[in-house]
Amino acid sequence: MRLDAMDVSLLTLLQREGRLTNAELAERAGLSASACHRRVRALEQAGVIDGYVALLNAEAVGRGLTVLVLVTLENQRRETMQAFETAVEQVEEVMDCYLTTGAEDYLLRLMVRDARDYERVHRERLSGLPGVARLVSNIAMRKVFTRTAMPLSAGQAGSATRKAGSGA
Amino acid sequence: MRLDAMDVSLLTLLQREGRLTNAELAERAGLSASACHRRVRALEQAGVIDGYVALLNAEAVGRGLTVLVLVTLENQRRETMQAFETAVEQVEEVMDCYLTTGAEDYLLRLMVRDARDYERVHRERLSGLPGVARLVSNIAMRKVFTRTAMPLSAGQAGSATRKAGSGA
DNA sequence: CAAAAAACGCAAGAATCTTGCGCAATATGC
DNA sequence: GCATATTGCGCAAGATTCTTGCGTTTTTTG
Repeated sequence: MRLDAMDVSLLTLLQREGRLTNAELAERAGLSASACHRRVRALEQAGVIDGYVALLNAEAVGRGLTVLVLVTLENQRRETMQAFETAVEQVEEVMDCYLTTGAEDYLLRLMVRDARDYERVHRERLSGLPGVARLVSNIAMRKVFTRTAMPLSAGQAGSATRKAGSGA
Repeated sequence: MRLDAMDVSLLTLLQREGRLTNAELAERAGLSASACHRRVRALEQAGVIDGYVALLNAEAVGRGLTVLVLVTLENQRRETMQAFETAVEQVEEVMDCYLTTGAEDYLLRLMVRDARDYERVHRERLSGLPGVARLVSNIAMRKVFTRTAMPLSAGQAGSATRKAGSGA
């Protein structure tokens, strides 16, 4: 889907405030409510907007500590990797998992309560994951910043053409 | 703020579908619309809910490639770190920045179009950041999974007691 | 165990969404 | 270069949803 300047405005606003009312969104973007509504629906149906979520305060829900874990597998056979990936997704403290280039195989981002909680997760969950040869844990001493909003520019297109509609 | 089982239900639902109507949310949680509405507002005002955002399809907006960069500074003087942190936040391709334990100082997560685009960002943006001694780039060959929703359990409390109300 | 506090559901007025319609702007074909 | 098709726009009104006052029920507290 090709995005014009108005789409970029709408997406930029919704990336910051996903619960703007359609009327408010329209006004800020300088568009009528009906046109705005139709554009947003089109962006949702084209899969440009993947969904809407509430972001919680990590401290407030007892997950104030982020830990970044580098994982090295015993080998890189397809079955080994598949088994690891399936198992790691079951660990609810793991927020993201990337297969990476470099010396290690995977990078995980975990959110836990505190160091003591991480010790528990490491012992009860991570160390038992299949195929793991080595785990290197890097504690995030401080979150310098985190974003969910991607900066956009008009004219750029991708390959998404599905008809999804998850969190609308 | 102390969360009971109903709060956990509401937060769990809103973490997945942040744009549920109040009526729908209430029904799924087994609560009247008015009580539901009041609880959500309280969670927002207590800062448990930080805000609501639209999540975009990274491919569709031309940011299909994630790169994880380990940064080592020349030294760890306060001014060096401060200068780096201020500058790195200006680089719009950088989504997260953590100050970490371990051999390196910072971990960055970038979202870019492709390898060619990353080469440009590396050359024009990252290599010029103040205080940087070494950059180790790990390309995410594949996103195994990513989540924004944290699993919750009742009774847990944190330290958030502010009266924020950003993206509501 | 009684009083106080907190939370609930109902219901109605206010706000918002959603769509049909006619018009304007842009794209297409000759 | 111009006629025509296509796309997108704004208006307006019926349908939906939000939001809050109120009386009742449940939970907490002394």
